[in-house]
Amino acid sequence: MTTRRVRRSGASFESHTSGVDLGPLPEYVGFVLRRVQSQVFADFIQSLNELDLRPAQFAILEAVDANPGMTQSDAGAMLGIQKANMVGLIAELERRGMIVRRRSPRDRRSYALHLLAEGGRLLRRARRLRDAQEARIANHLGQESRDRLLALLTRLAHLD
Amino acid sequence: MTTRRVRRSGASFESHTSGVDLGPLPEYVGFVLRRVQSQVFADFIQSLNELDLRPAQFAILEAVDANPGMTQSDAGAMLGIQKANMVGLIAELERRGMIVRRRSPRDRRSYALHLLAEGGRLLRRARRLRDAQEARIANHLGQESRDRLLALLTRLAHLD
DNA sequence: TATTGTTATACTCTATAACTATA
DNA sequence: TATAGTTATAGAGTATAACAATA
Repeated sequence: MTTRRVRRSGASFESHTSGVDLGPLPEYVGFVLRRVQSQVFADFIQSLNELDLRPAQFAILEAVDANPGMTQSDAGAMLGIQKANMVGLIAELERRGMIVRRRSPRDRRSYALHLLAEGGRLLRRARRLRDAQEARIANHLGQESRDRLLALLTRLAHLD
Repeated sequence: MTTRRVRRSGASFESHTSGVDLGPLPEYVGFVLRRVQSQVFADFIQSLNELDLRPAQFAILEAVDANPGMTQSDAGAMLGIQKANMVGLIAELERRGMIVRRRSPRDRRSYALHLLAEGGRLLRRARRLRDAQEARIANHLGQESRDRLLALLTRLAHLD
C-alpha cells in the first residue's frame, strides 16, 4: 500500500505494509522492550507447552537444581513470585513427582525443596527447548550482538 | 552472607546478597528480557497511574494522534490488542472526552477515531512521564548504549 | 511479635465464541 | 460470505488479607 513518513521529531519511522503507523512509539526503549518480550515469551510458552510446564515452573526447577534444599519462600522471593502464588506451582510439580518438599528440621515452618530424578529429566528437556530459542536469537542477531544485548539488558536491570 | 560461585558452564553468576542463586538463568536473553521488561513496565504503569491511564490507552492515544480517523480495529491490530478488548479501552477514553468515534461514511460498520483537545492534553502529559522514564534509562546506560540497546531490540523484534 | 505456608479472593490482561449491522 | 464492533465469558498472572503452626 502507501508508504508514509512520520512528520514528527528527527527519527523517521515508516510503515510499508499499511496506511497507518505507530507514531513515535518505536523510538522508545520501554515500548520496544515490551513488544519484543511479549513475542519471545509467547514463543517460549508455546514451546514449553509440550512439556505441560509453565515458565515460572521451569524457573523453579532451575532454582531448586542450583540450590538443593532451598525453601519455598526463598524461591519465590528470588523469582518475584508471591508466596501465595507459589503454592499451586509447587503443588503441581510435587503431584507430578518432579520435586519433594521435606519439613526442615531446623525450622519446621518451612519446606526444603529437592529435585527428584523425574524432575531432573523434565528440567533437561525444558533446557533443550530454551536452548533452541536462545540459538535462534543468537543466530538472528549474531553471537556478538547477542552478547551485547544480554549485557545491556543486565545493566538495565540495575536501573534505580 | 556467603558468596557462592555457580559450578556450571563457563559464565559464573554470583550472588552476594543471599545464600541462594538463580543458577544459569541470568545468562539467557529470554529470562533477562522478561525480568527487565517487568521492572520497566511496572514502573511505567505506576507513573501513568497519576493520569488514570493504562499503557494500552496511552498507546492508543499515540496511534490516533499519528493516524487521525483511523479505525478501531486498525489500532487494535497495530498494537496487538484483540478487538473485543479494544471496546472497553476506547469506551473509557470516549467517556472521559479524550477521543470521539464517528461512524465512517465510507464503511458504516466501522468507527473513525479522532483525538479531542482534552485527549491531546492528556497525551502530552503522558509523554512527559514516558520521557522522564526514557531519560532515566538513557542516563543509566549512557546515550550510546541506550541507542545500541534500542537497535538490538528492534532487530530482535524481527525474529522469525 | 514475626515468619512459613495456606486459603480465599479480587483485579488485570488476554483469548474465544456468538451476536448485530453492515459490506 | 466476510468484516467491524459488541457482549459474555473463561483463563492466566498477580496482589492482598487472614489464618494455623512455628519461631
